[in-house]
Amino acid sequence: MPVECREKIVDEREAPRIAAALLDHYDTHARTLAWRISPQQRAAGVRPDPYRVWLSEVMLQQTTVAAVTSYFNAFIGRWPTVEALAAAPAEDVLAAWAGLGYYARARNLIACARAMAADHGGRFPDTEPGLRALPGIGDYTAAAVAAIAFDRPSAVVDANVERVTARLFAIHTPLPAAKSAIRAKVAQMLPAARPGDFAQAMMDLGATICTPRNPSCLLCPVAGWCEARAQGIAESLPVKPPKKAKPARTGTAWWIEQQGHVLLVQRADKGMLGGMRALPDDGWSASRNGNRAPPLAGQWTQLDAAVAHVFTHFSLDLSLALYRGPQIDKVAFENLNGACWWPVERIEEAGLPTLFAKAARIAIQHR
DNA sequence: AATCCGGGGAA
DNA sequence: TTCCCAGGATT
Repeated sequence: MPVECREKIVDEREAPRIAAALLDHYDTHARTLAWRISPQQRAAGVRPDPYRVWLSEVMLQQTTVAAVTSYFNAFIGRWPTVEALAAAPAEDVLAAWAGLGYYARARNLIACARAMAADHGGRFPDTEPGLRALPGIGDYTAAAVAAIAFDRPSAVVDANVERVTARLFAIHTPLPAAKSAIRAKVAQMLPAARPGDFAQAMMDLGATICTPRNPSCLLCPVAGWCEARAQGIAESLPVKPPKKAKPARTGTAWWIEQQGHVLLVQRADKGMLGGMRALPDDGWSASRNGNRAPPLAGQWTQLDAAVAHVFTHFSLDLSLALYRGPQIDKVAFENLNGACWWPVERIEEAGLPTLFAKAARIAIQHR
């Protein structure tokens, strides 16, 4: 018991020094990112645009900086304000999101922008609870926007912060059970001044130095405080639960083309690839294989080529079949649960998620 | 507390 | 291959 008391006192005294060292390092080593303002701007008192902060944070949920950057620039160029985004047709936003994944984020993005325009006069709430109540904004994003855009002293805990903090304090409790302990440590370190920069400094450290494998402890500005480094166990933390095996599923996508147009459908709002345009398929899902039953009678060419695709919780081997006739009455398929005939030469603009974009590419090669 | 939800970059 | 990423919603 005396040992625990002594450690706690040391932590409380050292926590502000850790934050100060982190901020010093951030001032000279911060990553240049499309959604960040420059150090000069920040020194001049410029605040980040909450819209840009929010948009980047939503895009960055479970998604790497490398994958997000081009999407962020495209969205900002096309919809410079939250009002512009709120006024955009949902199908345009979903198509612009195509390829980024986790499409519920795009649906929530639209709902959030419209709620903001309707209920908040186009202004973002400037508190963590106010932000937390909006669609698509959870604990992390509410804290991040509050800290970065509004200078609120909120504890921002993402996967980087979890890793950095678990190592700094040698927290052996496996995730996600360790989350509350990690949050408490972050709150302890949180500086009254520059909470947004502190959050970003922690995330930069996790992304560039305190990496999951082979961390660069020799370059770390807080290595002197790191209990995991002292024990030589940095790379083994944080402890994560074992991951489950992904079941393998098979399915078929149907390529039905007439007069240079291919039949696309709109998927149901809920579930996999929800709300997105897609090729018709045979009902494959995470829990079962497709039924291989064509959507209409006629002559089909089964391609040898298939699309191998890996989702979060299963892998899919998607085979392709091309419709060869007889001629269809195209009008009969229009207005059929979101079905439409899309010009094949403009397939890139359809906003197909990656699985179906790959399938379309192969079908076009073999048609 | 578990589960569902994409896709790609890096080692 | 395997790992993991500025997580949120639902059950």
